[in-house]
Amino acid sequence: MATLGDLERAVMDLLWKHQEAITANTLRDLLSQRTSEDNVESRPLAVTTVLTVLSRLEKKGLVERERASRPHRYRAVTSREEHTAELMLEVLGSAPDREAVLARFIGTVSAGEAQTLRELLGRS
Amino acid sequence: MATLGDLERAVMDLLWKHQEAITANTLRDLLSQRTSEDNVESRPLAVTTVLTVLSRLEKKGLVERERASRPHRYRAVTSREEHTAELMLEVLGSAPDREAVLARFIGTVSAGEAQTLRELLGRS
DNA sequence: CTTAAACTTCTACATGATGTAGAAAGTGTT
DNA sequence: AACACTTTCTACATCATGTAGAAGTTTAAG
Repeated sequence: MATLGDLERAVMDLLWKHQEAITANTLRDLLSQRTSEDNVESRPLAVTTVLTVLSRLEKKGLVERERASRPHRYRAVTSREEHTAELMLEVLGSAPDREAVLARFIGTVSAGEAQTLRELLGRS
Repeated sequence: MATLGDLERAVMDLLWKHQEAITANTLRDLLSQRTSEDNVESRPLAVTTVLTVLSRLEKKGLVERERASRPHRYRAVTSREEHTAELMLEVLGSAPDREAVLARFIGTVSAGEAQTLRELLGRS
């Protein structure tokens, strides 16, 4: 229940970037500009496509919409950091070897991040 | 490229549990016993099914096989902890807000684990 | 209030991943 | 050579996702 497709991901990234709730049309426009170096010019998405994706994201609990405003406005339910942290937790899982996994994990973060983590954890 | 299906997952769990490389047949037998409370009795998987899954896992780089021994023997390429830690890294991503994500993440682990983390990180 | 424009929901299809396994091909053994 | 066992090919069902037209609903004019 965790992984998002490319388009879903792109939509979430945009929603996370906007604190305000935005409409499907706005999203479609923003998505059009997102033509990375690789992508060689492709006609913009249909609004219905964006709407479909938004519905699916809503069903997944990642997005909520303001049905009140006429063109519905959508916003991310949780912040990007929150969502990512949750995902990490989900991956970490409830196995009995959580600490072993954490040990490996810690070994991979950069020195700077390790320092940040120390500060976050406070002195023992 | 991260998520595994249920069967793939079950196979990996078994391979991770066995330090020694094992055959597809052995795996099929082990998988048969894994009839959780919910699962109401279902005929065991065909060996070819297990082999197919193993091939896919091999292609994904999670499994390697000893082609030497006649019934090929399979083993996990990395340990479970290593794999999970890698997945967590992948989820954490290379975004600029890594630290923010880590902060959230740290906030969720248990006190005991936080202590473990402090020890792993060493004194500042 | 009647319509057309705008918006939302339904329905649909293509593609790729995964579960599942029979058919076909390969290999080692008497 | 013929058989038993193993591996590889081929195949299909299902589900998630990308994509969007068709149909239904709501709003804004006129």
